[in-house]
Amino acid sequence: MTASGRRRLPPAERREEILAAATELIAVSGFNGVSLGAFAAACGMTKAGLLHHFPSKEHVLVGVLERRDELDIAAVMGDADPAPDAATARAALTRLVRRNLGQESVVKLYTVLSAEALDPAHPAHDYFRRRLRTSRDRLEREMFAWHPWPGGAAVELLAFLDGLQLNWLRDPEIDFLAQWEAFADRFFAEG
Amino acid sequence: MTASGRRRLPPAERREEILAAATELIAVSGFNGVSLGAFAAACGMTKAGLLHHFPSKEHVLVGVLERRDELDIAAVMGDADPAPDAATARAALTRLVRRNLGQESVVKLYTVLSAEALDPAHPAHDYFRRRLRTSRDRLEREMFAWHPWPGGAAVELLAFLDGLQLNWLRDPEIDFLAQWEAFADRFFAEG
DNA sequence: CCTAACCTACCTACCAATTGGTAGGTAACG
DNA sequence: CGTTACCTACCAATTGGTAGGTAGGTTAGG
Repeated sequence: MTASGRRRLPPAERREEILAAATELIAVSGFNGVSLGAFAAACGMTKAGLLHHFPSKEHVLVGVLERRDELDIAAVMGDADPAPDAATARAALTRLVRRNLGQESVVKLYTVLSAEALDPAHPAHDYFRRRLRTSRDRLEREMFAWHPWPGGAAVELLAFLDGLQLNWLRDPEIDFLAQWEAFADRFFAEG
Repeated sequence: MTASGRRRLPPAERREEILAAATELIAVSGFNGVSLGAFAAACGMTKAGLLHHFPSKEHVLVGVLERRDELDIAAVMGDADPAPDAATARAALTRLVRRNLGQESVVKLYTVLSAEALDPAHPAHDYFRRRLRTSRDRLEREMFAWHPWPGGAAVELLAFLDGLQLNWLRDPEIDFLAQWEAFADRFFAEG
């Protein structure tokens, strides 16, 4: 019987499997709350086997973040033209909200991890500082030029979305889309 | 020389000192991110000394949460009458916001910990589920009766405040009060 | 007052479990 | 048959927690 239970995969495939598993686990328990062994076990392998693909636990985290960097707000704005008016901005952001609704585990990952990474000693601290600042800047310049106070609008929008995501994770019965529309009705009202 | 460096305190005083230190530390690094030894060191004592006052690390967490339970939203609403109209509600919530601004470390504690506690395995998970649900219910009943959709309003308000706090911790340059007023101008607009 | 008894806040020393990570061997595939 | 994906076995460091002794403060007996 050659059934040694040992699964050998091409590196790219294995890396992807590991990153997917790590994403789920970190999304639930945070980076500090989960161990290297747990990442490995979720892929049916050992710590040592996993460390053959990623030299350290921290490298797994980096991999997870890089892998989903395109799920950025910037990704939704993409190469689209700057939004010249409220209606266009609302449409673009509603697309973002809808898209996020279909990516629960990644949204959860970012929510949990960005809170944990408030600690300056956290390995993802700098990553989130950079990333969130540039998101805000792009939002301000390219999405809220029509707004009387673009900087404030960008902060308010990100705050509301972050907070709603957090509360939605606490209580999945919250109707995310309905809450968004109610907020947007006032936020994008001109005049 | 009697300078043994050993400080002996009455239990109530020591407990308070420990809880204050633990509050700061958890607020920075989360509960998983900090060790019993760190709590103790912050009070100039040893793990074992600390465990004389709290039987386990988890009991310290419970102590921290109980100690600040009155910083609840409910505390601000307090025994005040239900808010019958938008203006009254806005005034009450503005008081809450101002009060929180002066309690940074405790606000930070709740923000960091409530995110970490999304994990069902976290020792504070149930605490936060209970607490946030009752906050929302009270808000809905006693603060937003005037609103066309009280339940949605409660969710939206808590989401915005949570998110703004999170973003304010990431970037202290955010003008919390100004952001609040901008949000409130629309949120409490009647008609 | 003074000292001896005693309570208890606190410490040193230790423990088992878990952590992230290494060294070197084994087995699957081209 | 060689490359390399993966494993077994180990390591030092850190974790939460325990056992038992030490020292500071209080109080009773003289």
